Amino acid sequence: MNIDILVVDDEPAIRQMLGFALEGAGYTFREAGNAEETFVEINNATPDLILLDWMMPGMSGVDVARKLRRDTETRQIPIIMLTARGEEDDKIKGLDCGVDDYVTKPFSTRELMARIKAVLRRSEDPLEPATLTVDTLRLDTESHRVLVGEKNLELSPTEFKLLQFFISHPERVYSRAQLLDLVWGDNVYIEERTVDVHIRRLRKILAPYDYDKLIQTVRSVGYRFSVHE
Amino acid sequence: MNIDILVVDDEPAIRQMLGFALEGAGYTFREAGNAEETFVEINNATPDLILLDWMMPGMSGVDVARKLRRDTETRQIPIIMLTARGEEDDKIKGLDCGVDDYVTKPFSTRELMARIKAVLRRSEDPLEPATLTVDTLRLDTESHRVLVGEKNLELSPTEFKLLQFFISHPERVYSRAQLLDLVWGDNVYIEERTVDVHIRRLRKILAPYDYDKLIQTVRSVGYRFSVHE
DNA sequence: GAATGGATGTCATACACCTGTCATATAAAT
DNA sequence: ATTTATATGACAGGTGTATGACATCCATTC
Repeated sequence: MNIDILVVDDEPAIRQMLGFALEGAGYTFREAGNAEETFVEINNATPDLILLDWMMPGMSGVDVARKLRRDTETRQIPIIMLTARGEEDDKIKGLDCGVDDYVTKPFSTRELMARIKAVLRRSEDPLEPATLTVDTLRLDTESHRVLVGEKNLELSPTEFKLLQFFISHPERVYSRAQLLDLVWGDNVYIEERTVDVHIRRLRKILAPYDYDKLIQTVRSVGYRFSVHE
Repeated sequence: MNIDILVVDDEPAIRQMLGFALEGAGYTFREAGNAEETFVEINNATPDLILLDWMMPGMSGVDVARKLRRDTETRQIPIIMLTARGEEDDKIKGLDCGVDDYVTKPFSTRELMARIKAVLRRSEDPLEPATLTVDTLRLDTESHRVLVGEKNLELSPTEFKLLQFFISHPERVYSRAQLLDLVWGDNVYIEERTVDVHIRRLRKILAPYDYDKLIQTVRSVGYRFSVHE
């Protein structure tokens, strides 16, 4: 969940400023001072987003963007182009190199962060909406509801995620550690016993409809969501 | 099924760039460099959509748009206005002159294509009913009014748009970010928390009629407009 | 041109609800 | 009976929302 942003600008001062702002916003960042370094960095690891300066000595930002867009490997990396005022008049208007957004210097950190957020949001693939069903138990991701017949169940966020995971991965045992990884996400430092508690809470909610037995304990292994027995 | 787009801009380079992008996207395009040519082209054949530059020598884009909107023949042609950044004030006027959308230069072709698609879809769709209703709550898009029974509710512009969006997209959760995109529009960068405040204001207005509960909070996800409980 | 009023974005604070953890009870293996 | 693993209730801090207040920006009016 660590979002990695590559800053490409020939001026170290600007890179530093951007780096500071980005880290403040919780992103990790890498930097490149010219086209070559850029490709090296990208080859190193594909960043989640590139901030690309328009004017650079040698290969300009536009050229870099064009090249990135040509290669299948890098085509889908979101790019935000940084331009200076005055450059926007004639040249930029006519030239488009397929970048996702432009930000004009000088810009406020807030605006830049907002645009980064927006671009990242657009690039992530939308979850396919679905209604998952077991008997009369329905979990609808679109309306984010859980229903038994017409009756609405009140689940907390974690309970919802847990049930969603179970219902879409039935008939298979998961250890507490696996559940923590898959439902809570990697990089969580949580007691395994905590899983028990959430299982308990989920069962309690399902109990009035006898669906608590869908969640089965597999002693010394973990839990399983199963329609049988 | 050949969609015909008329590009109006005084700079040939820009027309060429746009033409290239449009043809790449499967549209056919024609061009006009000034107001006169525009009317000639339109008279020739009614285009499916017009891309109109804001700044042009002589008769400006706004004037062209106004004129097109006045004539019954051309009133329904969708128009997307191309503006330069910094013309913020003018943007609003542009919208007032009946333009369907505007795009700020410099823009990415991706964005432009997305907007063209959106505008075309809107204009083709069987017009959404002018009056949207939930129980005794009525929102009339034409008179721009919201009524409960015979009682008129006073909504600010944003509140109206928000309610309109909700009432036409019920039973589905939207994150704050999505609401910002869909109600406020892309390219608007404001705090997500601001959504809470507008939700609050809208609820406050609906509360006397108990309709505030139509707008439901989905913790850690967003909001949902729902008729159910 | 100053003044008034509405609309809107942002904050600070109050609040409600989650959540992770622990202690203890209970059940299952050995 | 003893050991081991899970179930359960309680609780304190943390997180996400609701809400009121405020500053700004515009448009309108005097």
